[in-house]
Amino acid sequence: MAAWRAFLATSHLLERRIEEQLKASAGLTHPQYEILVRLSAAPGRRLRMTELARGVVVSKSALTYQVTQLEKAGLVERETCPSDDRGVLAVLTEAGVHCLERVAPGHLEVVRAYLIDRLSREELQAMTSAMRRAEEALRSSA
Amino acid sequence: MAAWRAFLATSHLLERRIEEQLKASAGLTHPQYEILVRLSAAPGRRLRMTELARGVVVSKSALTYQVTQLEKAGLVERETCPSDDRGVLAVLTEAGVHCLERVAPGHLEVVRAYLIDRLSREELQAMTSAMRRAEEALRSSA
DNA sequence: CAGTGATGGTTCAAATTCGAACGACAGTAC
DNA sequence: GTACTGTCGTTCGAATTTGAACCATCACTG
Repeated sequence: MAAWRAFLATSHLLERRIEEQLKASAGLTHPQYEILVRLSAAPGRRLRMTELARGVVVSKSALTYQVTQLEKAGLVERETCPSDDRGVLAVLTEAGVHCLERVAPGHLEVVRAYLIDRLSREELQAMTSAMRRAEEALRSSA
Repeated sequence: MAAWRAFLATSHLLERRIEEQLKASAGLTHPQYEILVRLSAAPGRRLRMTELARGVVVSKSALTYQVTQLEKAGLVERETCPSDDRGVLAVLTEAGVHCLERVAPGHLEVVRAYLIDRLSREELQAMTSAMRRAEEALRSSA
């Protein structure tokens, strides 16, 4: 259980660091940043709201809220889904792309400095496969 | 960076599961549960507010709030610190001890089912040392 | 012992989270 | 076509978190 305590503490501490860094460098929250990342990696730089929420791991209502914030900031736009009138597509704007390009390096720097670069090759490998399996388990069992 | 994405997703998904399980089984939030755990492990089952906040990794104001909630629920009490009149000690009550004894098994079950039990001995070992090192790095470079 | 700077905890306003309830539309059965 | 069931995204209210401002107290210094 020492593993669990360390895991928990690390994830919370890192979360705080990241939040602080993003806020300072771009006025973004971590969830907002994750939204931009997911969109930029998606085909057409757009995703359905529900899918986006699943990816970022937030509730649908939290996503609605954050997308609205990003829309106000001009980094994201909403489109109605052509194949489903209920659906809404979140689309990354040009400004969103540039914002991400500007902010990503600093963010990755933090993640590397406190986590990735401190692990040996074996530890990194073990953690990757372990986390993948846990994520899979958590996602599949509703 | 795949490691980081999996880590992030896992920690958020697990957090949700835990929150859900604790809420259902005892009406506790995860931070509240962590407070009880820390107190029960402390000498005299009592801790200074600031130390407790550091351990649980929440802001001082969040801790003040949560301790007040737990006090209303009768699981924790406040005492003024004998050696420092500014200080406040959070003390676990008898009811708090029993509550924890009642809830802990179900909580640990979730953590094991989705994380611990899915790792090989080597992975668990690697993760433990890795997380310890990361935690140490994050705490020391305040 | 007064003066000074740091520390401990609380209070406050603002932002964000969640789940439940809701209305709109899809897909299917009849 | 009409009903039925399910999914999509939003809205709503309640709870929680955070950092900044604040007061009380401590530990030193002179």
